[in-house]
Amino acid sequence: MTAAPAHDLTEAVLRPVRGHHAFEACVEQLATTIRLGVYPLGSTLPSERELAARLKVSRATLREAIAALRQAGLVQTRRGRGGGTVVTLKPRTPSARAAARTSAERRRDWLDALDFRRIVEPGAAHLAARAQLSEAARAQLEEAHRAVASARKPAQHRQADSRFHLTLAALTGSARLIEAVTSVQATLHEMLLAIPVLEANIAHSDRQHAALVRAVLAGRADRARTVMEEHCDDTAALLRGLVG
Amino acid sequence: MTAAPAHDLTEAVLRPVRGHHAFEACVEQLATTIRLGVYPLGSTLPSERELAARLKVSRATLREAIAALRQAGLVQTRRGRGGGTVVTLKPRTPSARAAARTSAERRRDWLDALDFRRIVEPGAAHLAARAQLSEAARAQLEEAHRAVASARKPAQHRQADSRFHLTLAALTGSARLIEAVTSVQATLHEMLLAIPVLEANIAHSDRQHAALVRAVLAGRADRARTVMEEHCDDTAALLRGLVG
DNA sequence: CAAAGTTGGTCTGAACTCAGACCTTTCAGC
DNA sequence: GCTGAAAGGTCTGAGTTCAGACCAACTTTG
Repeated sequence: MTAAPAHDLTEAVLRPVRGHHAFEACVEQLATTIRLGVYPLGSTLPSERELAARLKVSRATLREAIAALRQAGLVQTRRGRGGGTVVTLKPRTPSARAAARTSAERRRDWLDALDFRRIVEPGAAHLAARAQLSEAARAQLEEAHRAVASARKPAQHRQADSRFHLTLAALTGSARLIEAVTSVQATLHEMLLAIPVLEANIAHSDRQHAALVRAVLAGRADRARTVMEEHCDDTAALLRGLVG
Repeated sequence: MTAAPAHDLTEAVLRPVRGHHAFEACVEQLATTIRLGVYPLGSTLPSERELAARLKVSRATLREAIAALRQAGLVQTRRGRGGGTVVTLKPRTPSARAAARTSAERRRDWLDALDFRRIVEPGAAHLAARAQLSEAARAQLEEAHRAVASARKPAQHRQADSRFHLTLAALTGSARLIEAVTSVQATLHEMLLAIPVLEANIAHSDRQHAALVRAVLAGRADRARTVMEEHCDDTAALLRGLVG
């Protein structure tokens, strides 16, 4: 009955209606897509016309974004039929870099991503395990797992790991969930580039992936969620010390 | 090692970089904020200059959005000191309306929202229960619960319910989580306007709210999550039948 | 080898968005 | 009553974004 606005809520709810300009958003999304390995080294992006339609952006704007990627060395472009924009970025080898130079706001966002991740990724695992997965879907998950388990170099492992998590989210078929996991993985990727990777961490992570795949394929939803929660917790513990 | 893009992933990941124009996005966000009861009937919105800053939008664009709201009868505007934009929308009484006239795409989005909700809201409950809640925060949650429990008319109950769920999310302090819950609640609100409300449903829902508040305040995270899951499941069962 | 088709490259005019300055109205406080 | 402050109302010029048409390069196919 109060005529006063719900004070603290308004602060939380009235968020920027959109982050940046369309051009910047395109650069960011495409760069993320490439860095997470959705388009691996050597693969060709969709044509400009199709990409523009997918991103709901004019071709002019999209082209500016691609030009920026080209300048940054992530892609190369060839004209003519059979041409297109090809990914040339070699996945960066993770290494200890200036994590100290991150702003306070960035740190808040990083910690926020860890909290959010612990909700959405276990949720995705739970949902995927409950779903009726087609044969193709099951194979896709196993393939993604195989890729991450067999990756040798840290940089490849990093990309394969992102793709594994994205694949799992994609299995749920939920657009919102996929977007949430993508956003979280992008931030995670950023953080992981700033720390040294230990063999032991990777081995541990791989065991969790394997358990996760088993649980999902067996339809054991609660088990899948628990495993993913532990997986998130372990990664988070590693990262929190860094940015804490 | 494959040079082909992760086919099904790209479909899922390359989403529109932003939904609509800034103007439309403002209208939508403000209308949602008002309809969900963050700004109740009779309350005054922040000044145009402040709102524009919050939404990261120019004042010109914001003013267009407000003009649209005014035209739609949601708000009224008075000039001069002490003036401002006041909410005039009386919360709509939920009623059975043309749920049949919804497009296939909209239905997909509705069902998606229900799935996503079952992940993020229980996650929010879990996180809130684990957090060290300040006295103010605890009081805020209890107040929001009291409001929803004591609401008499269905329309008021609907708004209070939204605010309760948003308040819980706000307690976690996670920007991404708050945004997720806001988005989900907005869609839910839309759906609930299309179905008749039963007294029994409301009573049942209120019991779940009470159990939820107890669990959160007691720091019983798993319990809080379970209760919220049941709450989401019950609402979803009600709605799924409708949108088939 | 020529034609057709697909792709990136370029240009244009309209619409949208922005930042900021300035005006007008209204109320609170002296 | 003045006066100042706070709010909405108005205007302008620059920057961004858009849709669409058209050009140029290159490959595939007949």
